[in-house]
Amino acid sequence: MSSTPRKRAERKTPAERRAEIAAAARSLALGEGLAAVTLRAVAARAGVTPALVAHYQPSMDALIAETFDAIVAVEIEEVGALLAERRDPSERLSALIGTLLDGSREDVTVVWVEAWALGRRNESLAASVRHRMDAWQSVIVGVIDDGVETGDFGPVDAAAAAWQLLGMIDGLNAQALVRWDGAGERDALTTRSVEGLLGLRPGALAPR
Amino acid sequence: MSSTPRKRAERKTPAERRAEIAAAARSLALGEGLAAVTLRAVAARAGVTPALVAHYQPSMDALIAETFDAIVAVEIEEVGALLAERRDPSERLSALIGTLLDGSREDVTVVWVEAWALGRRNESLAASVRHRMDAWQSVIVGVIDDGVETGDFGPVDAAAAAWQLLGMIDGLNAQALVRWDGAGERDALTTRSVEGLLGLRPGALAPR
DNA sequence: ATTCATATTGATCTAATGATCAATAACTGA
DNA sequence: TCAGTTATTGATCATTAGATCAATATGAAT
Repeated sequence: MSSTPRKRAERKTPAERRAEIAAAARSLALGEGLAAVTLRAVAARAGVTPALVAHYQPSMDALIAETFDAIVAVEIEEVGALLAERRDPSERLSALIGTLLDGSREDVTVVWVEAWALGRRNESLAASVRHRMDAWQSVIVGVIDDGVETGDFGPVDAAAAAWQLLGMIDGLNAQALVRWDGAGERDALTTRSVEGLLGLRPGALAPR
Repeated sequence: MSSTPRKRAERKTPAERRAEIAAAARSLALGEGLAAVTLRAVAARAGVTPALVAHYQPSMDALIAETFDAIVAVEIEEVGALLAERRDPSERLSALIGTLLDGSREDVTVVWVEAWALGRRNESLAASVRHRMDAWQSVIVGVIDDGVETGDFGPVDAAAAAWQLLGMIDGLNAQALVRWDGAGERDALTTRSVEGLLGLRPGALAPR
């Protein structure tokens, strides 16, 4: 271990520095997992002293919660944008399933799984997790409700169905984290399952 | 904190002591989570010295992996016994879904979630997780294959469908850990989803 | 009884963690 | 130019973690 000799960090606006520290924490979480977001690791990545990181945060628990929150906020925003491009309910639902299961967000999945675990010992994080799960569920409710109104989907309880779909997707992604093998037909099989869930005839959710 | 004055622990057979330590670790994991399985915590619960725990284990990583393994082995065994009582494929599948989603194994679910997270930093644990996921999948394959042969289920790829069902259930249970609210109709909705997954007509999986 | 193997322990080490605080230095406004 | 505010730091604590090892004591074998 050789520690690079450190110059005194340039003095910056609190807002700027705050943002840099937050960015360092996010980058660490996405690269190494939430458990790697420690006082010293964040400080090193941000190029400042541990004491400075502490100066900007009431506690590490809070920084970890904030980091989770920010990462998931971006995730939701991205998928939301994707959905906004489409009108047809079935297409939107297919797009949702497809993008969430395509494996391109493994780093975020790790963050989710670690948040579920760490949330049991970090109340701030647990609150953020609940909050962002609700946010995700709302997005899905929007898609399902839409289809129910147009009659494309059966007359299901959108709220309950959304929780169901969210749970299914989360589980499949967590599974893929550990056993990428068994994850071959996840998209197609999830589509079939959702057809059952929403009372659609087999094949109704066009895989396009 | 007052530490109870400790007598020297009775000298026991290695096998006996090993078993006691393993039991202490299991009890801790089920009660407080895998992260609570530390050298000192296990020693305290087993009524021995940390050094003795270390004496019986090459490393804590190994003990944690072993603990996870044992807990899940019991889980699989219990559900396996439940399945052995039934013959009809649909009934077996319903029983499987029902028992795994009834919330009576929240302690084991916590262990699973923590194992997914900790497995990223504990290779022994990761191996156990993969191993036990495979075991679970095998159990489910058994149920599905059965139904496919009798013609009760459609001609699906049992292996892939089993992974799918396992992922769905795991996700729903993890979700219930954090948001018990949204978990109202999980059994019924999962049943509908599985009907879609296996190419059954709605209602084919009798909820009895 | 004596010997011997080893279960069990106390003491201790090292490496992380989060946190605190007085001291320093850079910017800002007068 | 000077004073005041505060961003930034080095040093240091208190905890907690896993791990090691010489010393002790207990049971079994001779």
